[in-house]
Amino acid sequence: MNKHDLRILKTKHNVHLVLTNLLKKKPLAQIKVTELCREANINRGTFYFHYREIGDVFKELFEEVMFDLRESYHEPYRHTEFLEVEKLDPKTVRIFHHIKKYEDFYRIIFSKEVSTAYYYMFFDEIRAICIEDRNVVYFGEPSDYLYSFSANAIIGLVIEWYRRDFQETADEMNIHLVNILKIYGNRRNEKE
Amino acid sequence: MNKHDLRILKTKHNVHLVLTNLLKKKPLAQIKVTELCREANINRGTFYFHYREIGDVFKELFEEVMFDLRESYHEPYRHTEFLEVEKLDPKTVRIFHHIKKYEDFYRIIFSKEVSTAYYYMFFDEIRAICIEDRNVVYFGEPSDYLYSFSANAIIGLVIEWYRRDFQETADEMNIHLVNILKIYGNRRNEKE
DNA sequence: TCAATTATTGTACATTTGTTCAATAAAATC
DNA sequence: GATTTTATTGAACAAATGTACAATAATTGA
Repeated sequence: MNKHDLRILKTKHNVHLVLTNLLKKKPLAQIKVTELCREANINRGTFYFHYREIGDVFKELFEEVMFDLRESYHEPYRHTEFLEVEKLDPKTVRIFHHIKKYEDFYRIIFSKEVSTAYYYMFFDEIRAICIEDRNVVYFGEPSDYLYSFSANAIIGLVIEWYRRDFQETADEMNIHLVNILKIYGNRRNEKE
Repeated sequence: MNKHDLRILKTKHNVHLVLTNLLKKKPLAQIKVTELCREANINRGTFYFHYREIGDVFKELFEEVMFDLRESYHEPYRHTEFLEVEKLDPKTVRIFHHIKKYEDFYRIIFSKEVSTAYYYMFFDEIRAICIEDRNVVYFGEPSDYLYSFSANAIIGLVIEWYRRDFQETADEMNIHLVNILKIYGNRRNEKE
């Protein structure tokens, strides 16, 4: 019940460590509750007292990654000089650097075997960032649909990046984004 | 081994029917292999001869939905009159009607409990459609990143639609899309 | 420090999973 | 129609899941 109970903190911290280590050896879907408990020296009943499945533990780990993503938008940004396109909001481009930092996590959440729950955690975070940036990037009255459109568009880039095994640097990804936004701008211009 | 073996066809057809029925009663994640086999009157060994898990069966069902999506882009379209925006490629807008048609399936693949595998099946299909439409919609040299960006952007709309329980009609979704593409066009215009 | 609270343990149990294998039934092939 | 091929069955097994509960240990709060 009480989140600050030392026993709970100790157990969860322990479980987090063990899962992190197991993830270095095998994919998430192959990690058994029994196995995790044995390595963590806790009773299986204790596990089920806190979680429903292994995925719930990973969710807690990924929560910290999402915290870092949120955080990274509240500290001054150091990469703006690189981008040649002065019009693009520098905030947008921190995403790729963050992902590179937590590459191992994103390899998991974009893999085919895991639940979509983590995708949505990421989506909601990116979407929130899009909303914060609303004044800078968009014109006209923005809608919920626009935010979901924009957020998932950026994630589309990340999916492509993931499928290419994150070969490109974060800065190269920024350039891709800039170029694409250029194309989207031109498209309508030439049509009317 | 032989996909046309009558025994296999019969078994799979049977399994498909039973899963479809079970899905009316409970979510995918709660359906057990044992349960499915009991209802289908097949041996559990037979199941494991063809599939690894329940999800593999659902994948086969969803494959047919993806086939319909692909198909719908090869037959004449009947809804173009509605759209007031003459510039938008009519092909794009068939997506929402297709989704409405298979609403029950999309409720599953966008739910939090299922694997991302189905999302990727959908993504790849939408992406292929974007590539086919390349000449019409985009200018400049299109890249793989652009296609993933565009495809996932549209899926972003679908996610928002899903979260609103598919309340809007398909035609209303088309309008949302048109409006958003307008905004994206304007954005750059006003900046330079 | 002591009493109250509750997380953790150990155990037990029914169920499901995933795999193996020989026997059998069904379909393909000739 | 006879033979070959192979999908299906049934049975058995180890392992993992998920749940329940009383006993115990650790932590909290007074």
